[in-house]
Amino acid sequence: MRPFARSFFERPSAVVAVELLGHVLVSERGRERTSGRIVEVEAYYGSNDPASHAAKRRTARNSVMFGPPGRSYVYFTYGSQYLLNVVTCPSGTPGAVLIRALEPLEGVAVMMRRRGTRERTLLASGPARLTQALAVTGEDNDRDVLDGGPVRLEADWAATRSPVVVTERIGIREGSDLPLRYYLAGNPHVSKRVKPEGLTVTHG
DNA sequence: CACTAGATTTTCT
DNA sequence: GAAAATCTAGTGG
Repeated sequence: MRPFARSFFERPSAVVAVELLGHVLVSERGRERTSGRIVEVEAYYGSNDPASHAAKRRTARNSVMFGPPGRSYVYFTYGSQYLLNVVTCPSGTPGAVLIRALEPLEGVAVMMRRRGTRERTLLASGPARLTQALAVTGEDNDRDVLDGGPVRLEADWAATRSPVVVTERIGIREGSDLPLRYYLAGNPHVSKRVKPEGLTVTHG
């Protein structure tokens, strides 16, 4: 299977977000390997995106978003939760894609133990749930996710993809009118359905 | 099923 | 000092 090129991530966040759906996120912790198919994402930008951490100035926390694409941006929020992003856009231009939900593939038993539930659809159907299921923490911030590290993306170009649903982003105050959340239509592992399903688009 | 509140820490004002 | 790209447990219908 052809791996991801760095240039895949060097594009606008919304493009990378949509095209990332269907590919696989892998975590290796010692002998424990867990993985899941990406079924839900959100795109974030810079100064033109008030909901983004990079909306204002460059700080210690958000500086990863300004750096080279294809790296991880893991941050801590709400007192106890880590959220995982992949950096997008050319170096110098801030951007990231938040991984919001996975369909569990490998290491389901390990995920169940880490998450404390046996319900498959509760293992990784949310940005903080999936980091818990894959044991992703602040230690994984600012790491290459294309080059064989313990947390990495593996391309699956052959994955059959459902149509993509586009909605506004979740859990934000400003910029909530922007249609920058994408998920695979009808997938039970998506974090939250929307009442009238948003606009659906297809891509190849 | 819908809604509420608490957890708990980092960042920015 | 307040808010935050969230989740869980609890209450009540």
